[in-house]
Amino acid sequence: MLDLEKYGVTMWEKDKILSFRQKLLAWYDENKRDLPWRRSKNPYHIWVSEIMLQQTRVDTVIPYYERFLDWFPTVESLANAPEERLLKAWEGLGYYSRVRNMQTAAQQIMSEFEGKFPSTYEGISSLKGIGPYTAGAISSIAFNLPQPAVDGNVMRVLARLFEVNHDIGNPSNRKLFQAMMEVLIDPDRPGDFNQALMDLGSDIEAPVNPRPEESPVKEFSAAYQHGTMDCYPIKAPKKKPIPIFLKALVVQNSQGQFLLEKNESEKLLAGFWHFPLIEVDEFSDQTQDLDLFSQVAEPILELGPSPQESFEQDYDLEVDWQDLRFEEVKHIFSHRKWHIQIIAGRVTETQEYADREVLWLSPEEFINYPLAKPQQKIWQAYLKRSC
DNA sequence: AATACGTGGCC
DNA sequence: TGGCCAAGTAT
Repeated sequence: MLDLEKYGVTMWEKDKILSFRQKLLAWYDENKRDLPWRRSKNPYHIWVSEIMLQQTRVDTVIPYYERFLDWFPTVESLANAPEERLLKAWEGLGYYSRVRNMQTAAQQIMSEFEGKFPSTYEGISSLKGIGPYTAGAISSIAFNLPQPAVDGNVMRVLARLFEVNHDIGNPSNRKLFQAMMEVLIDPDRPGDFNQALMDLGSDIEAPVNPRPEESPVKEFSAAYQHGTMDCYPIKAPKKKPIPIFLKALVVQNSQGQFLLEKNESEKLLAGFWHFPLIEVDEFSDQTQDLDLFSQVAEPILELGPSPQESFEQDYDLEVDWQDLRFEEVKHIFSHRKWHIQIIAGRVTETQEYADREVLWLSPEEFINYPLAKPQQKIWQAYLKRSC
């Protein structure tokens, strides 16, 4: 067992712990939110909700949750779902490896657990995409096992209760909060205890504009008692997303279909369809002019092939590039900020062969394919200029 | 241990 | 607007 004192945390006496549990659960019984997944004890439902809720707001999740269970009502249906359908179910939610990992886990359940959701912490933890938080949440909520579920809410609430002087953003400090929860958790109602702390942390003890005087456990809170609520939790600022500059090629053929390409990378937006993208060092009005009028301009410097030229080579196409300017599309990921310039054109000649997975799609067909946000923004910006 | 991985809402 | 934040996990 981790020594809390070494982290400067003094745990409460047994009586205070019992009294805290009572106070918190009484508050939860009166104030818990009525959420779709709280009406079910089906571990599959709990699992879906917990994965969706990772780094994602409740209001965002609710419609996705309902539709997901409609499309994939059982573990088996999820295990057998085609990739396009899987990504379409998650389109717009973000962190798409979540749903890929879920399918892998569903296949694990079919092959290693005879199609029945594992009912032990060990078994649950063995599933792809389930880390310590989610394993604790499913164990406690669906199986009534006394396992802590330490998420950002719980760490924030605990940091204020005990004036924890450790960065909650540092993953290595999670074990401290885990150890505290192992002592605090109510073994009779572990699922409710975990959820009560999360509910408290997401509203009354929110990271911004908290209302600490409304907390049912303010008498237990060292930070509240000492007037140091503003100091907790400790959290280092995040790094700024790195700017990336891209040209998006929006190219249509004589039948009004547009060229889309599948992202075969296993990293950012894996498996999604997108307009062909070419990364450039940066934008400048000068390079933009050279791009648009490369036929007539006489560049002073020897530049490499233009994005248009590279594109025509890579995709075996000949394109009549249009002299149109579009609004720059911006999209911020957690770690990158994309700046996208749109270049439009019409193909004059196409080859059968292309060394990529590409598709010519009419706009009406777009909805049948998973398209992430940046591509939707590109399409909107393209339409705006074309109208 | 530090970084990659989405998106939308709020101020 | 830019920065912060949200029921984390994999590598």
